[in-house]
Amino acid sequence: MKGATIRDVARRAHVSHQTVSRVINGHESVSGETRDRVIRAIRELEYVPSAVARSLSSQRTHTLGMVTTDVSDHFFAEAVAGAEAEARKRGYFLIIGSIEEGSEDDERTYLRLMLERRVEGLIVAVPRLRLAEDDLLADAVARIPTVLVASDIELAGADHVDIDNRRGGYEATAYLAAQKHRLIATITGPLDWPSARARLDGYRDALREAGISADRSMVEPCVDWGLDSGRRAAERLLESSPKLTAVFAQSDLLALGAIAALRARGMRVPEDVSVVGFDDIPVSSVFDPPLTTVRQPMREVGELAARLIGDRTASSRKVKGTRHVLRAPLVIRGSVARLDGPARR
Amino acid sequence: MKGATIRDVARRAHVSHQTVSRVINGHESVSGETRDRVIRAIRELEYVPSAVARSLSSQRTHTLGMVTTDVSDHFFAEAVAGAEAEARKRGYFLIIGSIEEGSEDDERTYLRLMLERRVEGLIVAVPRLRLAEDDLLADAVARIPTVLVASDIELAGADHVDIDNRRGGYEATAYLAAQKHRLIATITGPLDWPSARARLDGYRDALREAGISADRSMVEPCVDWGLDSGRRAAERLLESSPKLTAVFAQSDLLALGAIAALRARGMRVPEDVSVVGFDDIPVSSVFDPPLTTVRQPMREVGELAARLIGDRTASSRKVKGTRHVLRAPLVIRGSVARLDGPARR
DNA sequence: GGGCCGGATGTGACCGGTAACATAGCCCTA
DNA sequence: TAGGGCTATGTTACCGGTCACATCCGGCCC
Repeated sequence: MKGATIRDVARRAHVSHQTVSRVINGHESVSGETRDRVIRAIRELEYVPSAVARSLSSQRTHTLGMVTTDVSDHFFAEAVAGAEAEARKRGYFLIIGSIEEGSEDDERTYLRLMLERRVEGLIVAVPRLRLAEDDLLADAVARIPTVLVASDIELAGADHVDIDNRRGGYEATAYLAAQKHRLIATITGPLDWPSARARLDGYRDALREAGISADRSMVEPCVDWGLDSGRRAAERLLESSPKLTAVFAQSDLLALGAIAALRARGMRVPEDVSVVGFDDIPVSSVFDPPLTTVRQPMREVGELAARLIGDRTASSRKVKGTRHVLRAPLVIRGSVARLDGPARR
Repeated sequence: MKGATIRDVARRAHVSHQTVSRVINGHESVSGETRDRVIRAIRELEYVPSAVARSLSSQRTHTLGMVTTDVSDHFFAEAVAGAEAEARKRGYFLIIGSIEEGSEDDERTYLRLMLERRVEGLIVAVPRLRLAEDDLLADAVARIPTVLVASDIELAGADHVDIDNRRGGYEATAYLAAQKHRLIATITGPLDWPSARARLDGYRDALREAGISADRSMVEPCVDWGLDSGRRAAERLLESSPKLTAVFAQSDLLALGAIAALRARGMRVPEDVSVVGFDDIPVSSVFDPPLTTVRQPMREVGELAARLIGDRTASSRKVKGTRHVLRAPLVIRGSVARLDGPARR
């Protein structure tokens, strides 16, 4: 029972293994009586066909590989969930490689292992990709459909999926400017993340458009996207620019951390300082005040990535790589106040 | 270049395929000169060994399967991350099957597909498992090491990993009682989740111990674990028990939703009503007030599950199933006030 | 100098499926 | 009644590795 093979079943049902194969795959022309006998034998032997053998023989694995930054990050988890759902809808399994911060050669290892496993498509969602000019990634692209998520690497032949960070950053900042804010600071994520740089660009775009001169001291970069970083960044900002009236934080956690720091200094949000975040994590809507933020559709990013791969495998190869950018819309809630007239706290 | 096989490499290096295999696997006794030639051939042909063929031949897949409730749920994502990290440390890949709410026969499908893929271990993290008495799961257990996460199904031969929900619920409630609260309500998750029932049991344990009679109207079950449910549950509770002074919510999101509802009614937290949550999601610590909650070590749950499987495959089979329960410690922050004397709002 | 030993390498079977082709029996038609 | 075309089924090779075993060869020992 443990290792029944197709030939064991065949023997038991007094047919050839090929007939068993036909029954399993619902193929044409097997007489009803034979089919019944085979099915009974399968059940009696508790036969489970081997996808491994099938893959070897058919040269199809029905597997997609996804390499991501740590999945415990909510947004990458969303992307994985989206990719998994879409993959399954198309009959694929997803194997994941989640990269811990700090380890050296992980992307290479994973990429290699996935190629060995003959994945039929590859989703690489590692913002701080270190293998830009690496031959391994180019090699992967040459072999199988590959989608780069949230990466600014230009790789001929690969598809790219990202959200429109620059526009998101622009809209957040422009909204603050439209509420008459002039002293608008920003707390950024780590600037080696392309998304952080793009959001910063959007912030600058909006300032320029509003005729506000960009002040270096109003930009406070962080080493990660977390709460504590937001808190500390806000403290530094208050130190250097005590008169600021608005903050655009590049993640909701940064924003919430900043709000905590502001409150610790006795400032009210949004009455004294307005805050806009980025992400729209679930708690943002019930926070007090409800956080105005830019929504990242990460699940859709994952879905789209998987869909692109599916389409590629289905159709002809060798399509040129395409770039897909998803809107990240501003969600207006209650953490921004209108600054009317020359009001000051 | 696309599909170079071990024999192609052998031909190019003027050796037998077996010698190539030896080089790849770092086996004994290959002369330095031969090894170099083989390695050069591998590089020239861009040969990537096929894990599929290797698996078929060696009867090892180095793959673990994990079936979970939707990974976009933060806590399951944590568990996946933990399992993945631990699996990789032991040289395994993780393939995941994330079940969408609502679909009918998904667990069965996934289980079956994973068996077909000859996973060497199975982690099932589906609280509302519908295939309790199902032969398929029993079948899986008979074939490969299986770990059930957060499930109350008793399955001979399978290992179980869970957090101590009952004790967590007890500690949360006992803490409220120790702060002199007597009218302690609870907002529960869906009661078809074993964890929800266990937390409720813990709540009742604590009430009994404190000599507080359990009042049915103080228990408000929800259909999910989300914010809105918490909000609505709190509204219902205030309707039926306007004098309550404390609420134990079975998830942080439920707690935050409840706090939002309380505030909407003009009540302060913790001055008028104390609230304890469960989970310790990242924002809980910066919430205003910082949420007192019970921390769920889900990442460790995932790690432990993977470790148990690794140990099983390494050692002998047929060990009896073990049950591992991880402590969920109470994290005291600022959302609970001491009720001294006959204070009333 | 014959025999033994161990390192280096090759040969062929096998893992468990699928695919292409072969074959056998049957009905139908010219 | 031979030949064509089906249907139902079997035969054999093949996918790309690993494994067990065979072989070859040089050195060493008695």
